[in-house]
Amino acid sequence: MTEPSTPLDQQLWDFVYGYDAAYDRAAQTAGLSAAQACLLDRLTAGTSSMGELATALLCDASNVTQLVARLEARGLVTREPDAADRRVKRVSITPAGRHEHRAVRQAFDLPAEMLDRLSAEEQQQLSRLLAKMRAPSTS
Amino acid sequence: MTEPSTPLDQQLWDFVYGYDAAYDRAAQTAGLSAAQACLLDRLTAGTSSMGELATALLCDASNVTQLVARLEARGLVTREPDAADRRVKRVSITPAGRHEHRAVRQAFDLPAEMLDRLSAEEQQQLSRLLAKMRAPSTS
DNA sequence: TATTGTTATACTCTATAACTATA
DNA sequence: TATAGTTATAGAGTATAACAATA
Repeated sequence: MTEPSTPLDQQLWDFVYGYDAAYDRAAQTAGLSAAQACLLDRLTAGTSSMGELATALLCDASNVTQLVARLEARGLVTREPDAADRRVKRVSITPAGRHEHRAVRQAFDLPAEMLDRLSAEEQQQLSRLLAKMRAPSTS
Repeated sequence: MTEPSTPLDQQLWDFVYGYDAAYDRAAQTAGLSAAQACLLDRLTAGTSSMGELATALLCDASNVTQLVARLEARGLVTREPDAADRRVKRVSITPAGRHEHRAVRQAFDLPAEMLDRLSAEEQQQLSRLLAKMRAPSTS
């Protein structure tokens, strides 16, 4: 595809741009960066090792060390050696961390606002289109 | 909306996450950060003042000064005082800058890949849904 | 010897506050 | 006095390379 830029391309760009900006603002209302909020979000499903976080966040392990260190200093996460393999650190979210995470969730109202503009049928349509775009070419 | 997270919410998140990551990678192939690539993209439509760039990029003017300084040092943009109002600086993209910008465009193949999985009719559907989500509530 | 995580370092992004030049 | 942009500074995100601890 060598075409410079179709209107639909631009629509996608604008959508992502707005979504990102809204998430940044939401995180800031809780005094968090977007990266910190993402990390907390990951931990709401359960504990992770540092390496698992690095994989999930698509970044280097040394970066996770710093992110976790800052969150730990604020009491939002804990970091404890794994009993089975003491090289591994288990990172968990604290009650205070869950509180901040909830604040971000509440402040991040853009997706809800957007989806409220669609009927139930349109939401199903959108879901189908997103799934199809996401599918591997050979599906 | 106090519901924790619907599947469609998650689909939107994943879509944006993948789009962002792909853009970062595309910019990196040209040795640029995402912010630098965005700035170059803005300039392809014509020159901008520093203030216009700050507005477009949703960031502080002092940030634009640094972004432009780095791009200028690499010969990708020029910065010249406006003839009419010498407080204003006009920033322009150079041929070398256009070359790097094209490289990013080519490397950023995710949108094209995704849209190729949709029929023309589905693309129209998607365009309509995006427009509707974007519209102000009173439209 | 291989793996997990940390430390040291460096660069970029970003904002705030103080400043310069121009209007 | 008000505006456009810069400079100084500081904190955060990010990666690479070297390292320590554990397996």
